Amino acid sequence: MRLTRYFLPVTKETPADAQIVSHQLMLRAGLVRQTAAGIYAWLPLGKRVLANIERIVREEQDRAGALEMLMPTIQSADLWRESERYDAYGPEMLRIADRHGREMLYGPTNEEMITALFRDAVKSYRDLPRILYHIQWKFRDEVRPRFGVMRGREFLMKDAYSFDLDEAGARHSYNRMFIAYLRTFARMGLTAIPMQADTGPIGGDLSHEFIILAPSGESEVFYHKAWEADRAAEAEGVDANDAAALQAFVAGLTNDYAATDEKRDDAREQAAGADLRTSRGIEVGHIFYFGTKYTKAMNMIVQMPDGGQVHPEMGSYGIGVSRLVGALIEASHDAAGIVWPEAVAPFKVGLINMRADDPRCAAAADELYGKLGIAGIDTLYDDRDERGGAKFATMDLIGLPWQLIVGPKGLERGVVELKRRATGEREELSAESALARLAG
RNA sequence: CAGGGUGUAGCUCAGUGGGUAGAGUGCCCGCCUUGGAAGCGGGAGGUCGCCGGUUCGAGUCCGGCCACCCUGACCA
Repeated sequence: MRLTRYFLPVTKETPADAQIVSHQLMLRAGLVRQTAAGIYAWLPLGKRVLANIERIVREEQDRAGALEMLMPTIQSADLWRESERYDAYGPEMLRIADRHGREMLYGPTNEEMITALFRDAVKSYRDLPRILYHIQWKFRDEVRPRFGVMRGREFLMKDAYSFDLDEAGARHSYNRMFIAYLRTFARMGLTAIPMQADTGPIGGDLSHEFIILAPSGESEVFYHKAWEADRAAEAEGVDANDAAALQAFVAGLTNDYAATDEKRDDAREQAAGADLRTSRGIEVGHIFYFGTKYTKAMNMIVQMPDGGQVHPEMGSYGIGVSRLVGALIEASHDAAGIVWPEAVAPFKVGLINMRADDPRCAAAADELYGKLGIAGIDTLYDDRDERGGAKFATMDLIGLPWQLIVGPKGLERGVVELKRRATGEREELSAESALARLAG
């Protein structure tokens, strides 16, 4: 993409409304614009990041055997009356009326809808287990939106719902998602730690919040140093279809202490001893098992082989997709701007033509741009007639992993410069070598 | 929701005792420059959040409303 044809409104100054660094950088780097309190428009660069996160989430959900679907944003109040949550939910639910005066709402979550859909279509044990998911916009009318997209009112979320015949099956589904979450966040370059969370009225150990470590995180977290390793890699040898093996693996992992501020455990912290670590964290995912809460309330029954009938056991599994954009920036930025992990970066390479008015320089940059395109490398080409300093500053701000710099000085010697955004390392090499490096 | 704060140019902000509005930056044109956003000259751009009141006259004073932000409670 040529920058002269792109829509990238960057600003040098920090917008007054933004307090935390991710929010400031998202506005400055032209990722989003706020349109109302807690509601954001995603500009082209931000949309690309969102799409990359979605893609990783989708691939890992599919790999875990979950089935993608898409449920609406607008739901009817009657559906929520079935579970008796319509009155229970409170003012966080955005309630609206259609032209006929029918009561509708902008969905804050989809348990009722998925339960109704699955209930109406499934009557036999043969159709279970299943895990269904979708990636959809939600709305929760937060009293006080803040932190940019990290705590907006409208947000993009992946939510999955599992249906099983019994609790053992539900635990297996839970464990599948547990592993999928480790993989998902690891692929984004994040250290995400599952921490025991409140399970509500059901109790047990089947609820975890996935917290990513970020110095500017919203809450304080405590964990065993074992969590600093790549646990998703440890899961590679585990057969997710083998319920016992999977359970043993998850049990082994969760044996390593990890807790949020509210759930600290003195005894376990003392046991961890010198291996105890503390950090700040941001919640990016939450998985939990809630049994038959909805299947009973909404009367979902399946026939069992022995003629009996059961209410399926459910779990639900959320990932805050739009929140992750902010969380990733909190976890990865420096004084100059964003530092995108390569897997989610909006473009892999920022190509800089140092001298737009120098025909040789422009021709060399144009040629490189063409070759990058043929090689299938996502490139943002700064072909503006600006000074080098302005181009460097823009590239550093938007945080593309690589900067490829074409300037008259280097061309004299037949080299271009490749700079790694994360470390600032620079290297001079031939255009061909640079291409080969970036293609790898 | 309670408490507090702020609304003036795209952005960051000034605006004295009431007299119809400014800076920096950004943007446009020209020149000059060219390896880290900072050269020179010229120019465009504002119903001073909205409604009402006081006044000869309101960005400024008074009343009401709206929006946004901060702290807390709450939360993917």
